[in-house]
Amino acid sequence: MELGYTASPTASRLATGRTRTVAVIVPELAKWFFAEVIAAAGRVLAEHGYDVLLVELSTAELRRAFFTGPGLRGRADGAIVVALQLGADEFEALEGQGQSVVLVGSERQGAGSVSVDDRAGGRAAVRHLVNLGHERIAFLGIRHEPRSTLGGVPPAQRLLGYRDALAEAGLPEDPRWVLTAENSVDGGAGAVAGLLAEQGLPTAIAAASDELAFGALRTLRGAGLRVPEDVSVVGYDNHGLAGAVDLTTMDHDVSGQGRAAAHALLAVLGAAPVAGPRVISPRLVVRGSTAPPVDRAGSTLPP
Amino acid sequence: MELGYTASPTASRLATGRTRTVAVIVPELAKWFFAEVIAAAGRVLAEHGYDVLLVELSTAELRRAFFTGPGLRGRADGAIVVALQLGADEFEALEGQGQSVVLVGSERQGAGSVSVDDRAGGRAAVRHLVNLGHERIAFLGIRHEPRSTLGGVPPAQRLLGYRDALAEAGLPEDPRWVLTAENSVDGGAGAVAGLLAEQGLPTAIAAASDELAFGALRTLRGAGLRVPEDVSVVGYDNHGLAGAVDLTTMDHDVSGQGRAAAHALLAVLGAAPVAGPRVISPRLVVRGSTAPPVDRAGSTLPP
DNA sequence: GCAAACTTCGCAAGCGCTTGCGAGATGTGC
DNA sequence: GCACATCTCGCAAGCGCTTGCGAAGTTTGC
Repeated sequence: MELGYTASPTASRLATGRTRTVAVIVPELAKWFFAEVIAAAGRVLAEHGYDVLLVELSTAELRRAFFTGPGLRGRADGAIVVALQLGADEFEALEGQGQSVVLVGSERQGAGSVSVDDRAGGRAAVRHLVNLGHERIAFLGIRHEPRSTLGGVPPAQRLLGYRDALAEAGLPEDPRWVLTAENSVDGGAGAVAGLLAEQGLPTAIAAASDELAFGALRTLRGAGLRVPEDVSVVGYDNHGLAGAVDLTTMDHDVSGQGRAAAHALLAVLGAAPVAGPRVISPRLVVRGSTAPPVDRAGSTLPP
Repeated sequence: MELGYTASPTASRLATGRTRTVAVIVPELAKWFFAEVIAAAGRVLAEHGYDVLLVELSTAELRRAFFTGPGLRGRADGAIVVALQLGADEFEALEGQGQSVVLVGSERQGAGSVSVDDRAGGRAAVRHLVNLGHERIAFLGIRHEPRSTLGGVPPAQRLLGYRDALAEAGLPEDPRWVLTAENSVDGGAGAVAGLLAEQGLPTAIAAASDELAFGALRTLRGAGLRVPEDVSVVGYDNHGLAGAVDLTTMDHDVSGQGRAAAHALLAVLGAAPVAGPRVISPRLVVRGSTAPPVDRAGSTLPP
């Protein structure tokens, strides 16, 4: 006999107090990075019989309401928090809602986490440019909008890496060549446009994200400049479309981050001890947007 | 007195039989289109107090298991099905699981739906090329992989639109210029590479998706061809990064589709009658990847 | 072969809500 | 002022599971 019987999840939840659901909390769903993390985490969770509940905290109001209100209470057993830099009160609120939490892109004592060594990543990206012989290298960083819910510290790490690489190479840092922009194509395009107009041209640009780099490429090409002949550009993320525009970039195994976070949370939910923070080392992916600098006369400078 | 009291959702679900949750079912989460639809629908649903449960049916096995097993029974009140072309059995299975369903990208008698007039869209894209004076226009369509869960009919509509536009302009259709590829950057790149190698060059390419178009651009530029001077390219989707590569494309209001689907489902859940299918008319977005053809001698042909 | 220990099984209580029903309270009409 | 209709409110039943407890059945040891 075949028994097509299935227990009612709701009744089971009531009786056990466990929902077999985990929430994935992101500041913004429709961005490549978040979609990728969610997809990767979701697959692992689904394999283990967990439902995934999507929570997008895209505005400050939503964020406040989420942490001060009932939030996840009774809806999920645990949460994967991606990219949000939680305040201590927020973190405690989440635990107060009965959630086990795992962080992606931030760390906190006593919580599982997976993050990236962005300082090393930034340094590797810039070192790649230095190794190619570049000496005038601009940095295009991420500026958080006031309304943003990211509250992001980590991109600052990439800037530190930039400085590390410069110092390492004995290159001076020119503050006018450290730009910031909203993390979007338009942000990157605008910042580089400003650079072209005012600061003269570096031979290379290190962007703190691929989206910024895409914008940089657009502006450079729109101005008739060739990449990499006139300007090299290196991004950060290894975005799904980085290959499409032949962008050299730093890969930080985004889906691996999602999978690792899911496994960490499953472990905690399975009453395993909290594993230490897991940190991922980014890896340089060389494509066609970087090359040795060419001086005005057209000759290649020595590395 | 402030009452921080909140009812237990689980108990409430058990008692009422309603979960205040809706599932969003997609074949693949980490693609721009799906992420965008989910985000837009999710916002509307969240505003109305619904939780969103993510279901990714990325393989044929998952798909079968989902529809033959318990699926959503007891987990959600309704489902938004994006892009999957459901068989009658699958649709009924979903209803048998107690779900109200709304379709995105397909239609079915008795169900709410939002879809796109892809034939008109395809025709508009190609007509744009025709109007610019192109006469040798290739079509780059989507081929579904055997393992795909899309089972997609709709992209075929875009091909019909291509034929419409050609016929309308009195242009012959050359079957060698109708290509298909997996819907990805690499797919598009590969197909166009084949085109360059074998069929000679059309003056324009109409792609059935922006991802395919991105691939086409990569191959063309990699081969030293200029876009739009040597070849015009028009995409389809108005992908978030289409602007970054200056791609002319068809916009079909992707987030609008998500919002409309959410509203339709909310209406049904609120016991409103099923609204008729909603169909969206795509809109041409002209950017820099299309221009009049230039003949070998460099002069512009008359339109 | 019988007492003690162990195993299996079924049953009832309870998880925290919703909801319908009846008791009590309030209001109306002649 | 009394009978009747109306309203409000509190209480208990029940949603469909899980789980612990006790009864029944089974095994072991001397």
